[in-house]
Amino acid sequence: MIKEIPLKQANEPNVFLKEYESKFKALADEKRLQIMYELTQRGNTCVCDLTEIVDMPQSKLSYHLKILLDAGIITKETRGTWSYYEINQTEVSRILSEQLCCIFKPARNDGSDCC
Amino acid sequence: MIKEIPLKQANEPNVFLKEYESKFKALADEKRLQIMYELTQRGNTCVCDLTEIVDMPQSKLSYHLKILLDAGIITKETRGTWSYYEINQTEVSRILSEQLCCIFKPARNDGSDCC
DNA sequence: AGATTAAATCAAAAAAAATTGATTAAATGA
DNA sequence: TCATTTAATCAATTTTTTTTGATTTAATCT
Repeated sequence: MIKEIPLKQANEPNVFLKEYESKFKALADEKRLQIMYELTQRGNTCVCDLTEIVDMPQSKLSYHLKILLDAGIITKETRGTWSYYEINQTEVSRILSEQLCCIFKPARNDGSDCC
Repeated sequence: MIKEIPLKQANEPNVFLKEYESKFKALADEKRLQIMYELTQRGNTCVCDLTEIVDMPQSKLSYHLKILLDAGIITKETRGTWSYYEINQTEVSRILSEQLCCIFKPARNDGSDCC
């Protein structure tokens, strides 16, 4: 029963952990990853187009978009009756490795490819 | 209804997505992140010690360890009646950003700090 | 104003994941 | 051999998440 690190200290990072839990929860769904992929490929996209692209009923898509939005992984902009969603490149980069850039990060504008 | 990218092509990366879904699912739990944190800090650790460290009933810990193991995020080594678990640094680096290294990646042996 | 469209919200049902306590399997030691 | 220890597994329950279809809200258009 060797414990070099005191229990108290070890329990401290729980604040961080709770925050990351919600980020990873948002990422932990194939449909949401697909939405992220499409937003990455297409850039700023209207919900009305996205329902067809990901082939999902409107209320279901809305539910998943909200989860990604609340986690800060995507951003939303409303124009009139339309809502446009975009990937939050900054947040994605904060969480994910370089190796995942081809799938979930927009292509670089300098023409270089990262994987 | 603008769709520059054909639907067929857009649906192709679903194979990748399903794989990442299970990785992120494994990460999407505060208790599992805590287990990962402790394994990162302590290195190779026996389950018998871990139950005290993370303050969890044995069967519960075993359940969460299995999820992390199946996702390839940790590795297991059995010696006699004991099981020792260790963080899989390679896999963690494959998924997570450099910024998350302090929490979920072992400290570098060259003494440099990454965040 | 009245009709139409886009998208969020709601409540109920279904599905998936986590917890619990007990049991099992395998290795160790007296 | 028999008792003990470690850790995985199991089945039942609880909790959480997702899905579904209907409703609501708000903006636009005639």
